[in-house]
Order: sequence, then structure tokens, then C-alpha cells
Amino acid sequence: MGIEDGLWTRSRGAAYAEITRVAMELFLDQGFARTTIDQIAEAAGISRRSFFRYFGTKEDVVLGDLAVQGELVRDALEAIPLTVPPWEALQEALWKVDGLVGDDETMLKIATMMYETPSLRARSIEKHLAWQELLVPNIRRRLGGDPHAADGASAEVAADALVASAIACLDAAGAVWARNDGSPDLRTLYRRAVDSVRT
Amino acid sequence: MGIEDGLWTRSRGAAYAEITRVAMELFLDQGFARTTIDQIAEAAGISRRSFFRYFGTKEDVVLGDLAVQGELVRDALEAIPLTVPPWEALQEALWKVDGLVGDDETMLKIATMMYETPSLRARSIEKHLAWQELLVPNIRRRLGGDPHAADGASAEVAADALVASAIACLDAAGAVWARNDGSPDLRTLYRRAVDSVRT
DNA sequence: GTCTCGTTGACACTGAGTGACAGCAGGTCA
DNA sequence: TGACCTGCTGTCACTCAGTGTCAACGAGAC
Repeated sequence: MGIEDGLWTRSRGAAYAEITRVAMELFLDQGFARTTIDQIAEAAGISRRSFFRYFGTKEDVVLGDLAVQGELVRDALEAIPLTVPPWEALQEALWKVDGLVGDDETMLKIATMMYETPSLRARSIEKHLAWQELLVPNIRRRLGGDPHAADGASAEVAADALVASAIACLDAAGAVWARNDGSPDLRTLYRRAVDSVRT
Repeated sequence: MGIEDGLWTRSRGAAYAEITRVAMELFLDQGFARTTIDQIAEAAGISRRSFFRYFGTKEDVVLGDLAVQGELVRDALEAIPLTVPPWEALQEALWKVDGLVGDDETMLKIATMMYETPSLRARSIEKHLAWQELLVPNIRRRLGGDPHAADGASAEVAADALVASAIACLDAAGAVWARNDGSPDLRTLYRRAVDSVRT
């Protein structure tokens, strides 16, 4: 490692931020699908090839944070005592991370774009699937004493389904939130979503 | 319409079936990602361009049925009296369609391939999102008297989340089912999944 | 003043997906 | 029979995402 870590990290971070800024401007102006990577690269003053050294795909510019957020949710979840039941623990962990995410206005723009762009929506769900694998182990431990979950496959599916449902609730809440221009609070929507699922 | 409908439909159906057959053979042999559309077209004796006249994407060869199945689930759901509560109605509708799907062996091959191919997984989730829009109206009617669902946004998110969770349960059950080589029955897994979600 | 290492740009390539156009069946009508 | 229409097909050309390769370059290390 030739360069001091802090400096390097800072310039690398600056490049990420700059590319993201320029790209989001183009996305919001022309739409996501009609913006090509060549346009982003030109606007950011880098080569097309270099763009792919920062982001694996065009979608990652918009959704890159989701991967990091997944790890934050996991960490938050791990910090909650195992005595707290699964749904409540997941809600607490999700909200802890929700509090860290940027301002509502930017979030709303991203969310709106996401829910009206199929490829973005798909990629976001893929990222949420990755959350699943991060959160399931903890939830499985919380379900340990569940009488239903006797054999292996049942224990697996129980935790998998619970986490998947929680994420589905978050997704549904996000969709309604974006569709309604952010009018009801995301947490309120999530709570209502979970309530209806648990009958 | 120059040709008699039946004949045309039959030859068109035969073409679909033949392309699908040939493609699945290649997929299972080489893997989905490593099979190009040129290979499929050549093996099926058609041009690359004609392939796209039958299937919009490579993924559609594997997942094309999901679109049709979604409509079947909706029809089954509509046929169930509104007095049946949402979760029970969804389960009944899903199982009615599950009974129509082909043999377990083929299903298992498809499911296994799907759960280990990211682009297929993503596309399958996209198709399931389409189910959502088909099923939500009916579920919203079933939730009509729900005291929680007073205003518009809450009613929306309640039905959305419930349907999304049911589909998430189906997906989780399918994943475990495929991972375990189809050993526990899919319905059993789905039931366990729903049980754990509803605490 | 080299040497090395990580970043970058340039170039070429694969592969998915689309648009345009011409040709070729088949069936219709005069 | 011959002049049509209509729907399917192949060919060609194109855009765009994404990947591999390689040479150049800049900045610390020795």
C-alpha cells in the first residue's frame, strides 16, 4: 500500500461521490433507462472503462448503498438481545438504520425512480435478497425454541420466510410511500404493513 | 387472419414448445449463463431474430409460464368467497394452481437452476411482482372491514404487504424445496412459512 | 534514479436486444 | 390463373452493457 490509507480513501470516496452526483443529475433529467454509461462517463470526465471500475453496473450507482445498509441492519440486529422476538427485533434494527439514511427529499427521488424503472426495481430486490442471508442466522436463533421448527428444513423455511416477509413489508411500504410523494411516514406505513400481515 | 386459428395456434404452440425443449436441454447441460441465444437459435433451427419473436428475453424461456400462472392464481382467488379471510384464500388459490403445474422432477430442475442463477432469480421476482398487482385488488376487498385500514394509504399498504408476504413465503418455500432436492412437500414448507410469519 | 504498484485510458470483443427491410409462404378475390 | 394481402421469417445494421488486455502514467519506496 503506497499511499496513506486516509488520503487514498478520501480521493476514492470523492470520485464515487462525484460520479454518483453527475449520474443522478442525468437520471433525474432524462430518466434512468435513457441515460447511457457513455454519457455518465463523459459528464464525470472519466473513461467508460473507469466507470466500471467504480460501479459494477449502472444500477449500482443508485443502489450501491443498499449493500452497506444490509450490513448495518445485521449489526443492529445482532446488538438486540435474543429475548426480543423476531418481528420486534427486525423492526428495531430496520428503524435504527433508517434513521441514518440521508434526507427524505433525496430518498423520495430515488425511491420514485426505482419504483418506475423495472431494471432498478429488480436490482433492488436482488440486493434485498442479500440482506436475507445476513439476517436469517440471527432470526433462526430467535426462533430456536419454536415448537413448529422441529426438523432442519422447517427451521430453515421459518426464518427465511419471516425475514423475507419483513423485507417485503418494507418494500411495500416504500412503494406506497413513493407513490404518495412521501406523505405518510415510512415507519407508520411499515407498522401498518406488518400489522396486516400478522392478522 | 389467413390461417385457421386452431392450426395456427397449434404450430405456434409447437414452435414455443420446441424452442423451450431445445433451450432447456442446453441450459441444463452448460448452465443458463453460459448458453447464448445464438446457440439456442441454431439448435432450434431458427434465426436469432426469430427467437426474440417468441421470447422477449432468454429468461422468459424458463419463466414464461409464471405470467400465465399469475392469471390463474388471480382467477382462482376471485372464485373464492369474500368471506374467506386473506391468508386462507391466498393459500387455497396458490395450491389450486400448484396442482396444475407439471411434474415435480422438471419443476425441481427449473427451481434449482433458478435459485443459483442471479439473473433468473431477479426475473422471477419481477414476474412475482406482476402477480402482486393481479392479486391485491381482491385482497383489498377482503380487508375492507379492517379497522386499521381507515385512510387510503393504509388500506393500500395493508393489502400490498399481505400479498407480498404470501409471495415471499412461496419464494422462501421454493428456495428451501429446491435446496433440499424437493424432499419436504412444497405445501408443507409453505404452511410452515406462513405459520412462522404469523407468529 | 530506478522499481513497483495501483489507477487509468484505449481498444477490441462478446452478447443481449431492437429496428428496418425484403422475401416467402398461404389464403383470398376477381 | 394472376394480382393482391397478411403474417412469419431471415438478414443486416445498429445500440448498449459489460469484460479482458495491455500500455502508459504518477507517486511513493529503496
